[in-house]
Amino acid sequence: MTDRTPARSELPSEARLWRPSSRSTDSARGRPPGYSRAQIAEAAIKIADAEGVEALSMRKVATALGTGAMSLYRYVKNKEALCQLMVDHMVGQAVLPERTGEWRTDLRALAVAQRMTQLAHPWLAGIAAGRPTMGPNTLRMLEHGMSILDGLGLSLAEMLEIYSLISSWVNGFVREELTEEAVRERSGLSVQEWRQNIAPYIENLMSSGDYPYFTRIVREGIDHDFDMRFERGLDRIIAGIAATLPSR
Amino acid sequence: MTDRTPARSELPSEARLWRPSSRSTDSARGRPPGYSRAQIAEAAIKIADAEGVEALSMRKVATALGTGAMSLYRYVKNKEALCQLMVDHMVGQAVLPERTGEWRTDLRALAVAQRMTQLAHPWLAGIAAGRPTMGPNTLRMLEHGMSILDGLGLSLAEMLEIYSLISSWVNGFVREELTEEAVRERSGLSVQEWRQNIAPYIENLMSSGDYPYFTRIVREGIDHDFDMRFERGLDRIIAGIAATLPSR
DNA sequence: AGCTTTCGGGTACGATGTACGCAAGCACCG
DNA sequence: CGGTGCTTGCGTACATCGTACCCGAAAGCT
Repeated sequence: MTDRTPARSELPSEARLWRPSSRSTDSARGRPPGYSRAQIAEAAIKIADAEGVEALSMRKVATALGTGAMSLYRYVKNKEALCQLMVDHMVGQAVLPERTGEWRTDLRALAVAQRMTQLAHPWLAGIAAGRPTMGPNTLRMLEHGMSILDGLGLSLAEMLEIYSLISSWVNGFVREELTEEAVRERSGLSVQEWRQNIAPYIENLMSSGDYPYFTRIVREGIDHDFDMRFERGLDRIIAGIAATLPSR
Repeated sequence: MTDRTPARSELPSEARLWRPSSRSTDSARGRPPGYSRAQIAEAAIKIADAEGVEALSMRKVATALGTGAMSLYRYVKNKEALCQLMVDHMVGQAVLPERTGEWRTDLRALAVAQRMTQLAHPWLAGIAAGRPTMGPNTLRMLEHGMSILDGLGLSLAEMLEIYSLISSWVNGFVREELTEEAVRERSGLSVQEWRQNIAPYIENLMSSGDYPYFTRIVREGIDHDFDMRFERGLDRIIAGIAATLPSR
């Protein structure tokens, strides 16, 4: 009859989500969990890789693990939290490139690594948008980036600014890249067929005379070589960073 | 009994979607449509603005128009197409800044305008991702950007590269910005409460010793002034473009 | 052994996107 | 003017989704 306060004060979701164990308390009492959050994240990732994010559902993840849908809710608060788990798990897989000590080289390598991860798992970018995911692995990435920029005479705030300048651009770039790729896959057609399909529409636009640059782009057959565009974009951004660096 | 081919060959979805009229054929026969695609787009946009994208549903848009859910499918193939419509309608609203003739100024203005549009309609970025949306208004934006870069001694391909460099960065930047904002709204707490809420988790990370830069960032109280970061990022990117410009 | 605490997962509900089909409205041909 | 054939309007129906609720099973602790 004593009015005991609850055994543990409620932890905010952030803290709960990233606890090393999935157990809801620290005590070892009660039935032990049958799965780990890493297992769950992996199962979800496998599904997203194979069938796309839009096919990812709690039920599918559960049956992939050989359990019922509702069991997952012992490990994550909701689907949103599952997604955060997936993101951080992914970021954790990323192999951080070795540092050479030359900041340009190292920034390049970091950007390339970030792009590669996102290309290998096209759903990543879409899922990471809209959620902050301050998981341990995401932070590890930040630490790596910051350490590259250390010693260039920048303030901490400036270092952070530059790190996020690069990250933002990589994210934006890859998004464009994936979009281009997605539209072709979604249509289920080959590139050839797809081109053929929209040809009349393009013709129509061009002959309207309202889009002279677009017309030239199409006519001169400028195609999107994303690899090259990425390198050249990186060139420009790094040049910009160098230009605004305090003189040494 | 004659094996007539269908009156009109099936148009690819792109061409159908952007036809000026919503009618499914050019003929004036049959019952005239009761709505316009612009009307539908506006209704959908109003809902997304008021309740967020996740609350956007075909049924809601329909009842906002005073009609049944399935009627919408006479105007758009599916929800995906409705979203494309919304995006292009939005882009069409954007007021393109006047050109001054100084490319740096004009590029800046374009970037600022793009950011403002996305901030005013937070759902825009999320919806535009994953779909190419080559609507008339999107192309108008492209034309504007290209015209700014014309006459700097760049090839068409280079101009396009630079245009998309800026766009990509703006997209990436705004995404980060909106994410930060969204997490606070979603939690339903004030900034103060939210900070308090994750404090123990942050403490925990910092005391682990694994994240020295993160720790300094928190301790020095570096906050994200997005307006300033945007300006400074723009500085760096434009500096980078200038640095790789052919000497004049 | 019994008590306490935790996990497992079935059932059920409300919401969503949309396939299907039929009724209603309008233009044109006879 | 009345039919004919096209078009749009939209109710019904279904599969699928996230997840609230609940209770039985399983595992320490005393």
